[in-house]
Amino acid sequence: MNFPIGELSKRTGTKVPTIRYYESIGLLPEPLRTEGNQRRYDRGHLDRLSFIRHARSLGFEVSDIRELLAMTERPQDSCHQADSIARGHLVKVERRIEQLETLRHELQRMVNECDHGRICDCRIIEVLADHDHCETEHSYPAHFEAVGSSQ
Amino acid sequence: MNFPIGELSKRTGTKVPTIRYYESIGLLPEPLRTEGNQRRYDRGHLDRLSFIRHARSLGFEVSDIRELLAMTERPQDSCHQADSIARGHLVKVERRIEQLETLRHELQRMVNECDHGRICDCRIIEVLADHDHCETEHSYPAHFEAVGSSQ
DNA sequence: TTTAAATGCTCTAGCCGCTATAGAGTCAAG
DNA sequence: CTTGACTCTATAGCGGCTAGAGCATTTAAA
Repeated sequence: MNFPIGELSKRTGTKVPTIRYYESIGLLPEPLRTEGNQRRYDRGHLDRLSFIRHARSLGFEVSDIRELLAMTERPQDSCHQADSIARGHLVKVERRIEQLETLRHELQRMVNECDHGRICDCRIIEVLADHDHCETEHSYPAHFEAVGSSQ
Repeated sequence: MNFPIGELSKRTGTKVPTIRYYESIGLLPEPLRTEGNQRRYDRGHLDRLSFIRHARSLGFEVSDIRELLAMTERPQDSCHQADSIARGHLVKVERRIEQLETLRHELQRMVNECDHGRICDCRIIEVLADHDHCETEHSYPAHFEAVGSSQ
């Protein structure tokens, strides 16, 4: 019930530098230290880090997680806000999927049309050189971050 | 047929700092300069930048684009390599879609099960706190970068 | 021809969410 | 007491841009 960072790392599947990083950005509270200045964690840290990692693996951004964690500290409040964070994230994931479906479609077309000849006849190069060869827009969307990736 | 960076920016929908960035990483060749040290581009730059932007908008990484551009300089070579870059990218996009479908599924479940009551009863918070509430793994995949996002 | 606006220049730092290294110190088992 | 596994801080790097400061140049109107 009082373990070092390597142990917390193993139990949560989180790399040691990542744990220290979470502490540095205030996501994980500062643990107690030994006389020799080493961190010692308890159950609370383990639970909190599990929460963080799970939320990250579902693609939530750190800012969302920060809010979600703050909510767990006011358990009598309405969960309205948690709901809206989750819904907002779901919408982002759905939009991302749609965008990637479009990309897949264009890529499949490119790859299928390639005759495996020479570069100068290659459909892939040709399509890349001229957007008019595409069926869909897929182009330069406003900032669209990496929804749902992790580690 | 000899235009400044702002013009190239407008014609390709690329921000000025991005153009300079591409030059700095050797993706776009250094253009001629005026006596006052300003860049002046020509058709070749325009075509090359269009190619880059189009490939980026399809989610190709800069390293892929670098190779694809190098190929266009050896037009008699086999397009085998271009094909394999495109196929490899397609596979990444497909894997990414699958992963996001899994996330979507879990997020939908979370959101649907929320009764809009209090935090302490909230299904969203509960699920985040305990991975066992999930149907699927979706967890901590090895590095999975932002396939196909742009700007 | 002067002047002012628009555009350009370089350099540096920041974004996100980590990850990796260097060079030191600490801890627990034998 | 030694060994070896672990931990510490601090700093820099990843990708692919983006933003800003503080100047210089270009262009068009007055």
